[in-house]
Amino acid sequence: MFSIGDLSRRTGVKVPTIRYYEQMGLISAPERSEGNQRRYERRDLERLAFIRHGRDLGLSIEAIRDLLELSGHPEKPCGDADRIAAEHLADVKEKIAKLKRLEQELERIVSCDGKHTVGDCYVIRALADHGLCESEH
Amino acid sequence: MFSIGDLSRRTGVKVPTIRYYEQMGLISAPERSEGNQRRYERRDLERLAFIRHGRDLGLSIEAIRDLLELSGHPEKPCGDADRIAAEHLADVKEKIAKLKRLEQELERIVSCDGKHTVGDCYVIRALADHGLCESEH
DNA sequence: CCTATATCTCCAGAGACTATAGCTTTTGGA
DNA sequence: TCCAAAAGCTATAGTCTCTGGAGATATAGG
Repeated sequence: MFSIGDLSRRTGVKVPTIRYYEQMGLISAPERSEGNQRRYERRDLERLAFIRHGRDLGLSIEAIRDLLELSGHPEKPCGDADRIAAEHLADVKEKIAKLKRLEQELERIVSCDGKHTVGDCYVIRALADHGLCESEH
Repeated sequence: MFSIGDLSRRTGVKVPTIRYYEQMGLISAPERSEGNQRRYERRDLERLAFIRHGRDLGLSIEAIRDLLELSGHPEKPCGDADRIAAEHLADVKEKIAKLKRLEQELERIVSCDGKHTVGDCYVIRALADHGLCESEH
């Protein structure tokens, strides 16, 4: 049995966020102690870790809800999981593409040697001048 | 002189968002026409493009505010601008790494033959099990 | 000059939290 | 065993970064 604080420490999800997820129906209301405090079990911990992972990866609460729903029915064929996954895959690919473009720009920007001034700083110029970008955004 | 709509079209920032930035003090309140409509100049356009870039690159409003402040003092050394960009770069690299792992997992699922069930589905397992992750998150 | 489009202000909502206030419960040490 | 500190409770409000709608006014093109 974990308190909400234990759960928080073990998953890295803040206490109010855990309560928020409960309210949103992402995790079910756990048992309570005599004194009305939440008492979680191992599977709650796993579920929350799952959610945390998804969020870290930028999945929306809704996407995670879908995946959780699927994971709750391990006997079903995974066609639905496939569909949901396919939908998210497109998203993820797009995100990666954007981030890579960004990475390139930042790499170029960061390569400055610190010896010059803001006046000729590439960060500032790169942000100010669309013409310096290699890609569309 | 540009109207707010011109500015929006030229920078790709939506009209309400421009007004929001004004409210937040990221851009200063422009002159108004006889009829109280905002009238912008070239330098407003440049500043907004700068902001747009920063946001596209995932910088927080605060980071952008810092960079704008820096860009207003071109005589200063650019170490701070570099630092802001470098910090952000580390973030971006990490996100890319995570998303690539997710992409692989999703690819695997999508390419599945429909013959297995959610029970042995890798997306679900990957999200559920921290042990399958290559990195800390 | 008239109409369609653009703009204005103000306000509400979305999404995902985060914080505060004012309690009650648990826990660890003397 | 007792008690203070830490942790938890509910309820509500606020944050951040926009986004959208209503209803009124301004501007531009034919």
